[in-house]
Amino acid sequence: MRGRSDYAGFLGDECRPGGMIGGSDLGAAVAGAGRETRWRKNQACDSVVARGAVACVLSGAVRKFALRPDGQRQIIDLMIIGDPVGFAPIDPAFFLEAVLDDTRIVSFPREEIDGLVARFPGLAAVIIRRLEHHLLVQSRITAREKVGAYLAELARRVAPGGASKVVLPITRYDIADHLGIAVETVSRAMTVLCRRGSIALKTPRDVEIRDAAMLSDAAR
Amino acid sequence: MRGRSDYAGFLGDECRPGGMIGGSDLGAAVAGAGRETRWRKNQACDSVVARGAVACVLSGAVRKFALRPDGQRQIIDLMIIGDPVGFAPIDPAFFLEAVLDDTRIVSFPREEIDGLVARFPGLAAVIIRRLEHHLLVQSRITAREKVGAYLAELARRVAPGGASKVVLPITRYDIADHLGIAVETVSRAMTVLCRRGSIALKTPRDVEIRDAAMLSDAAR
DNA sequence: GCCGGGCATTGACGCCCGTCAACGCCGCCT
DNA sequence: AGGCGGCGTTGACGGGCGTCAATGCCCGGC
Repeated sequence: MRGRSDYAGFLGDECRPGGMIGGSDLGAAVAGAGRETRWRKNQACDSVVARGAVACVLSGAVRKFALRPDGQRQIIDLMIIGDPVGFAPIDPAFFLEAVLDDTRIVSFPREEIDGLVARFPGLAAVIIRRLEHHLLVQSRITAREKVGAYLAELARRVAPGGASKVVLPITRYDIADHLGIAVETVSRAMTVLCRRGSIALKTPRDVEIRDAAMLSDAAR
Repeated sequence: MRGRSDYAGFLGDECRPGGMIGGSDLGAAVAGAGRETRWRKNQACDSVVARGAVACVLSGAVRKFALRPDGQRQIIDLMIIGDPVGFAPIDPAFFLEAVLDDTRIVSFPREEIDGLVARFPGLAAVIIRRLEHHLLVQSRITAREKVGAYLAELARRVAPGGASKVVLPITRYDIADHLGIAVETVSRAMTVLCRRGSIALKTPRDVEIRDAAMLSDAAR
């Protein structure tokens, strides 16, 4: 595809040269300050952000998703340690579920938001940047690029230093719904990335990043 | 495509039962309060939100976009009257351009943000909801659905009462880059929507909504 | 007037990916 | 042990859409 604009611009680093998209620093900062709850796998946890409360994932993972009229599930955001949850009043059409067992979430009532924003001025900006980045990944690129970008982002998240080992916290199905592609396509994409040497799979969940640059540019 | 979850849920009204996504009320409220600038077609106006300033579109239209490594342009957001611009510190990899002549933007310096948020508490939430909605439209649906959803949303914006006439403020190319599809696909989609009676085209820019329900469910 | 460029539409073609199907692996349960 | 359900992978097939190409319309400029 080509839009009318054939700019010669370049966006390095997954089109996201900005700061961190979420991060464990936020989690460490707010842990213990609010009310902590624990959830089991696939358990609905919408209540944690009911009435506009703020929350933050301490462990495990949380998916925010919508349901399409045809029953398809679209994952709007997949949040892991340190990621903010539902700063904006959650749209009633969105749902929250814990992805893993022992998912811990620390939440704050609506009244403390002002204080929170004061203490963490970039909170809304972080959420917005996450969404903008996801939008960029979602649109206009092939399935292989989406998977590559997701793995690269995940690796950057869990090991900012550049460690090459990543344990996927979620299933292929969650990745598929997150990226808006079919499960089989996710599987095939990872197979291709393996064959090219961008990544290596010890088990389906243990990913080793062998060539981050090639991974980020999985277009061809 | 089908994820593993075959929920029987239903999301009416374009999967967005929540409140307005931007709106002219915001523009009316803040007009005259800040510094107003005017821009010509395709003129870069990044400076208006430099260093994290807040801004709001008063007339015309503004596109926020990123450039992919291959030179492709991805429009992150298309803002018209009343839409907030760059509440989050704009990522340096994003660009702002006026889409039309006589695009007017009212902007506020960084120092006034706290006061603004106090006066308009939902500002960040509006931006986040816009992005979430766009994400929903972007992912997992066919090109025809994207175009249908975009037209329906636009109609709702410019004439909440349900008026059927919409004058597209932007070209097919902008729509294509916004929805992440090819220009030709946009054109074909609108042709099909015409043939089905969902819309009618007096000129390429003058769209008449003939069947909003059918338009919102352009899947098949 | 004529020309050039932006915009819009339509056709032909090929590929990516969604769908359907089958199979293997692993953990859990009775 | 045997069965079952969730997860992951691979193959075959078809359709949607990106790409290339050609055409027509409208507008602004010399």
